[in-house]
Amino acid sequence: MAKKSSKKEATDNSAEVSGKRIKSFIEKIERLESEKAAVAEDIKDVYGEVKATGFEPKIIKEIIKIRKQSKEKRAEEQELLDLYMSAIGMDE
Amino acid sequence: MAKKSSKKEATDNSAEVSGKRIKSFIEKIERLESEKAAVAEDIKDVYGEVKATGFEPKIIKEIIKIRKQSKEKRAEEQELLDLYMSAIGMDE
Amino acid sequence: MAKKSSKKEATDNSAEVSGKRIKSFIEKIERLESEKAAVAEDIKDVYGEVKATGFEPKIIKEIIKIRKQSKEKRAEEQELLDLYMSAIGMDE
Amino acid sequence: MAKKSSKKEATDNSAEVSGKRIKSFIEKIERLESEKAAVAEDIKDVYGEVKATGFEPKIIKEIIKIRKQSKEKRAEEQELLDLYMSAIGMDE
DNA sequence: TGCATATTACACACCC
DNA sequence: GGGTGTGTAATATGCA
Repeated sequence: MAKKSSKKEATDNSAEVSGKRIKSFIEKIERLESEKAAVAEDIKDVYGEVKATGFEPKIIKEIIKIRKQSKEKRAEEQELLDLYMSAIGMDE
Repeated sequence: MAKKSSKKEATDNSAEVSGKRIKSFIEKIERLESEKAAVAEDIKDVYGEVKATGFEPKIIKEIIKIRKQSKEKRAEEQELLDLYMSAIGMDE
Repeated sequence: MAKKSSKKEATDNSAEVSGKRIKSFIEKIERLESEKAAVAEDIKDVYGEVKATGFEPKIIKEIIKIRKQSKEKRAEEQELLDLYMSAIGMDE
Repeated sequence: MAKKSSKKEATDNSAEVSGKRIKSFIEKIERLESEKAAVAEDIKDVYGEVKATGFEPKIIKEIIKIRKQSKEKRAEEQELLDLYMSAIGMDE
């Protein structure tokens, strides 16, 4: 079969294009997910070092949690302030 | 059929008993879940009032969030302290 | 300072009143939210009992889900029925 | 007080060293966690693109899940195969 | 192996 | 009414 009908060809092409885009998205996400997994692995390793050095990972984890909360709390307070400002028309 | 074999009867009974317990658990949970839904509804209603009174629900929500965070942060700090105390053997 | 300007006083009052209403709303919502949390806790406890009794919480959960769907389905069908009835003037 | 007792000094130093190490661990972990969060963000963005292109993120997600499972399955099978091979002395 | 926690998926509510 | 964001439920993982 040397030549497909133009209609058929068009369909094939768009399907093929869609397929390629999907494939590309999937591969991109998979790449990112393996990056993420690698970083998670690194974190685990550091906790391993922590333990090996004689510190309690639990405590380190707790400290990190609190530090994170502090940051989040500050961010929330800023957001509240922004809301107030915008509520009284002072946001621009 | 006036009499079942004792073995069969025993099986029936235990199945029946299990069934009743399961049913009882299910009904209890369903009751609690409708309570929960009712409370959630009440909360929504209050936000409705808030809006009707001319306040911004968003801001109220944000304030509540911050207050909650403060409480949680304090709890976390206490936990960290407990961890420290236990780490140096002063937890009893 | 024996006397405030009436304008100033009015402003203070309305701000104060607003503040009180907001505070009241916030406390009401917080009360409801802790009720909700308490009920959620109760539900968790029941699932704990379920497990302790030797049943699988996952299955109980599934059953409850299905029952809920059935109930919703029946309610929808009833609603549809009511609509039909009213459409042919048989709703009173 | 011109001079600390040597014992006290030693304690100070080790505490200081410990403190530095802990701080270093904490900062390292925090750095890694923000990297992780950044990658997670990137993934979310790609799903945003997927949606914007007209594909269903849910389906893409499903495909990725299946591919992951397949990969894991293949890895397991390979591992099993290696085990067999080694059991019959064909692993070198 | 059971529990606690962290992550992920889902559903509902709000806004445009 | 559709898209977005938030909050909640389910799941997976790591630890004791």
